[in-house]
Amino acid sequence: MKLNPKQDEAVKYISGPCLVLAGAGSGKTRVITNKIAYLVQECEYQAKNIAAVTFTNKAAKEMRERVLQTLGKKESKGLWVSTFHTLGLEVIKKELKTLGYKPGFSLLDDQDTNQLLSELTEKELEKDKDLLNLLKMQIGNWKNELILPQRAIQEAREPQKALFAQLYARYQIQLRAYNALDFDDLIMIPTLLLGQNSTVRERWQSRFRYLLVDEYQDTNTSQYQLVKLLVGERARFTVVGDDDQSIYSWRGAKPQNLVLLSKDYPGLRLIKLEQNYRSVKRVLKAANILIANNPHEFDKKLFSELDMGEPIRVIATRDEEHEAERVVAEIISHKFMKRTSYRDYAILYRGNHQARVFEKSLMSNRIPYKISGGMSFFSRSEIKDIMAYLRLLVNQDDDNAFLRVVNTPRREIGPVTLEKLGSLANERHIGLFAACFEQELTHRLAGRGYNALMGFARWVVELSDRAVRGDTLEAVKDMVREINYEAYLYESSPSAKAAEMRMKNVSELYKWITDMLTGDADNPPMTLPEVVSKLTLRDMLERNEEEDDSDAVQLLTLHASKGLEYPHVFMVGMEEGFLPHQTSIDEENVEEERRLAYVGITRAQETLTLTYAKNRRQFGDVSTPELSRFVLELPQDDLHYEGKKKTVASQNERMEQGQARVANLRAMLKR
DNA sequence: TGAGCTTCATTTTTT
DNA sequence: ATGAAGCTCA
Repeated sequence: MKLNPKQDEAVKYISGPCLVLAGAGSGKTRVITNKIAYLVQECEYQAKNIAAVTFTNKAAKEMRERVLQTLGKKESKGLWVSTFHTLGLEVIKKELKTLGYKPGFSLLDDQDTNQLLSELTEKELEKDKDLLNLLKMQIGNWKNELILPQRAIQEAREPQKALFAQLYARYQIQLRAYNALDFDDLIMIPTLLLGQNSTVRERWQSRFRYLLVDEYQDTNTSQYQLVKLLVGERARFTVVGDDDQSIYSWRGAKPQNLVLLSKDYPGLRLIKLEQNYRSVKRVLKAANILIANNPHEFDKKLFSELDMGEPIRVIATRDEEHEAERVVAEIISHKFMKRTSYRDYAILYRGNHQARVFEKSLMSNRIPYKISGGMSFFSRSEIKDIMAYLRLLVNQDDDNAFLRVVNTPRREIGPVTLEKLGSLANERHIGLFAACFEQELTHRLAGRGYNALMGFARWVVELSDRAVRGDTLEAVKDMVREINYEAYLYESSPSAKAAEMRMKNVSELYKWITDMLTGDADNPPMTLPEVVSKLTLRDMLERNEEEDDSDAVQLLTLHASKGLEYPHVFMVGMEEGFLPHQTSIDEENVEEERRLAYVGITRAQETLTLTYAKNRRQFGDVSTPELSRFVLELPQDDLHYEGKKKTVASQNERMEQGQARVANLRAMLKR
């Protein structure tokens, strides 16, 4: 398919900074991939001097595949396509010396971070999960704003913030001691480094001579700065975004960065992609009218050359069970009449808990479905265990990993032994693992504990030596075998079946690890540290293609639906307090909720159905929610109401009628 | 260490 | 209502 004029302009404008405002379904990925191809084929850029950055691994993978399709393997060789975090990791890896980290540093995920923080606060916060989360969020915010502990301490006003700032300082020191980084560090540290060190900055600026960024409205301050520093004075870059699809401000995204960009780069070329290739005219009209209720920095109006499409249905149901049954019934009959597939249908909701009723209903009707979210593979305890072992092999300063692993499976190394080991490590300012080899330890520990601990420590040393020396695959293999993990799982799981499941996960992980260590035609073998960080970043890329050929109805949150499309979309729970979520109403942040609704609507290709329940059991008792204001904001002529219509509009009508009657009575009385 | 009890919340999530 | 997660007592 040929590019439309706007897309073509976006592809061919390469002489300066470029902002592409790409509406939903306007072919932004096409623009990015074609632009990369254009740079290589027509503009004498080498692929290795181009970087494309995304937020998720999924998006990076998709982009890489599409570039490969247009450019071919040879011409795209060396092209850098990754998430922000993987890019940051690359910078850190290459600048280790300057930064003063040791090779083989660990990456801590969210859970590890929590654990570390609760240790730092002497477990004071362990029970107070809210406070712990608040602390973690605050630290994350500081890092996203590129504020180091020192400045955080200076600027803290309220006592709580001052305390948090102190903890932030200690947290960063602890991370250093562990030779570890958290996810936010992967952005903050390279950004600060590039800002301070002009040699390093120039090195990276000449490595990446053209930069493309996807989903720009989701960038936070540190990511914005990172991009700015990477492109430097030359400012050869293209960023693609849509302020109307900014739905992540609650985790630090600054859609204002789109505006900031035109201030930072006065020569910025702004290109709007307004033709939508996804949705039917009516859906688009509804989306446009809805989002027009939000204030805008950039005016943008999507249009479509597809059919008008059917009216948007608004279905009232008795309660949430009826809602679920109704939606499922609609899917069944629609599929039967139109001969579609299950995968053509998506049910979108605001909160994960809403999925349950729909699952139940789908299940009892024996309809295959796929649900997004839930416990992720990598937060399962068996996976975390194995990952901790690997981390310890790679980085013996990682006390976090040490503690997780030292007595799992049981090695008779109890809290008393660890307590003593810990205090020795503290006195000497060394890690727990290093403390195992202190002479002093023999005096402090009883024979049994000491022997158990030494047995473990020596075992780790031996394995890690082998892994470093190049016998990595065998070392990992032996490790998994020697810890007898399977036996441990059967012992500690509530049922044999659960143990089996968990062992299956472990085998899966093990298979990935061996594949990555071995390499294949397209991928060179990786070192163990590389494997560990890749796995922590969930960046498995080409491997492990979970090709989804299953034909199933899709259940997902509105957030998770961004970037996806379905022929037939059901948005359920269209109620005040639910779609504009109550907390957002209270915090007067309805605009982001409206964008969320906008994202949902623009997922639909052909038909869109909105449902709501007139009674909803919530928190134990029954409430009678009102139809979402967003439905009332849609063009009413394009809606088709079904079920007993009890909208706010009709309530208003009734009220007006009532008032009129009262007025009449008054008038009569006067006479 | 574990079954059974109480308590508790109940938006969105990636890396 | 409901389910998860922590907690207690044996």
